[in-house]
Amino acid sequence: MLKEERQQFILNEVGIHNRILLTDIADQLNVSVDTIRRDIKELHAAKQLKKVHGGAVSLGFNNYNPTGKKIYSLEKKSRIAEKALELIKDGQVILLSGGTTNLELARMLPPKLKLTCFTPSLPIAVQLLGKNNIEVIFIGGRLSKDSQITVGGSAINMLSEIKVDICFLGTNSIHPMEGLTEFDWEIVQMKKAMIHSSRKVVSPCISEKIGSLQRYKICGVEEVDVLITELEPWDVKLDAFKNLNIQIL
Amino acid sequence: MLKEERQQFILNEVGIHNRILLTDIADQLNVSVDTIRRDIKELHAAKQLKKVHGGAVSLGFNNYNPTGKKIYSLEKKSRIAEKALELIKDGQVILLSGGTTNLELARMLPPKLKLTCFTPSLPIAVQLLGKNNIEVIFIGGRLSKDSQITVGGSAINMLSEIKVDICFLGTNSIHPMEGLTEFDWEIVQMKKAMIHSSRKVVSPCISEKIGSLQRYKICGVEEVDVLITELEPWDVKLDAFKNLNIQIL
DNA sequence: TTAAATACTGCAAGATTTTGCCGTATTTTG
DNA sequence: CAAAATACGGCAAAATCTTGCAGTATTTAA
Repeated sequence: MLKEERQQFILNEVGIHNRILLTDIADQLNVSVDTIRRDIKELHAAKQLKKVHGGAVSLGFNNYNPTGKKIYSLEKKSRIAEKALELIKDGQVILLSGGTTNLELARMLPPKLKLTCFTPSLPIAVQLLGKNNIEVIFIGGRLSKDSQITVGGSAINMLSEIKVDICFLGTNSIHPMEGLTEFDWEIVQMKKAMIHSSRKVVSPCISEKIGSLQRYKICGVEEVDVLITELEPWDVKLDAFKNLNIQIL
Repeated sequence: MLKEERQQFILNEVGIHNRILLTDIADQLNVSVDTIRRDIKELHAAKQLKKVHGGAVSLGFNNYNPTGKKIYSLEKKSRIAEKALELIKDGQVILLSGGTTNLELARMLPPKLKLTCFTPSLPIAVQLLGKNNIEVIFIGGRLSKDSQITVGGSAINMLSEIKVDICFLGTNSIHPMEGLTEFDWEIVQMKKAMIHSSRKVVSPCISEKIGSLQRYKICGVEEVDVLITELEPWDVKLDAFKNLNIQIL
């Protein structure tokens, strides 16, 4: 592997994750840590990233979600986000709902990808603001303190005026019979509106949430075009969905 | 976890909550309190926060900005924001434009003050989200990368539908004859709309910007009801404004 | 084409940093 | 004032960094 390639890879990883561990990279590329260390040293000198003890971080941008809430099941969500990335093509217009899985997706969007991205989520907007090739359009409205997305008539109104290629709908509960359900009524309204504004609905959902039920119904399973989970395709939990949609690992 | 990440996390927490407890952070990050103590010590030495018994607090002025841009003249802006606070009464509906002075104002809003607050600024929205008694309504639209506020037709449209008690209009240039001017055309449009949506227009403005001129005109001085600056009332720079408005130290 | 020069990579030894823990001061609180 | 919480300094283990060196690959030049 050429040095150039390696360094490109490193920059890419930093772009996606905002931080890397020396050992991780060395492991992934099957070279010694010394080599990576030297690469990082060079990239640091070239001001492409910031070298820190144990690895490197991206320049000038914050590594954390702005509101500092803890994210659970980050590994799984990261895997799901990775899969979700494959659905996005250059130049598309997408809609990201709230939720930490989508935040992870936002973080992982490659720096070179050109997109127009609608979102009602404050943390996601902050994250996307750091990506120069992404045009961010924020859905205005009243900010809900705990979900950190905008809700209410104004937001729904704004949603009614758009039509996007793909909507990534962070999902709290999905059930083979009952469809998507949600705890918060205002968010239900938002998600309904998002579905109406999208040609394709993708539902990233960690396994814990599959099969669960909550108070209010958003829509039936038939409205969802793609379900993304971290489970293997043959997992029993997915059987009930097999006659309906596309599923991905 | 990298030291860098940890420290970023700490700064984030301080930026949002204005204060942190040593034990809280240690708990959240699963490291010993000693480690956090050392981090805080370093950050204190780097003047990123103020170390206190049991934790840390943010410095007198705000340096939380998600994109890591530098803020100049913080002292002055802090003083101006303090003055601006006096104009706000419990239960009012206010509109905060972008800019670091307004960000500072947002940070200084007392936690018990009940307000409804409109803003097109992403950093301000993040800051306000941490205050439980403030209802935040975000003006949606396309996010401008460098100013970090929403702009464009959609945002202006949303502004046209509201009427607030006070608008705090972050000001780039104010001139006794030419009025308020701005460099960016899109922001001009936004500010015009904000003025129309407000019963009272307040212009917080550091002395460097008084008397300066930029490319596009927003409005005449007569549209501004209050000018807030850090200068003493008898300063020569203010003479030209004396027959027009209220001025505060 | 061949030989020399140069660049790249992995390894190892010693230096440095990071981190948790412990005992002892210091501060806070009732 | 006394108990509890917090701060501080030193210590040791683990991780990471630095540096020099040697073997291999790549480029340059004759």
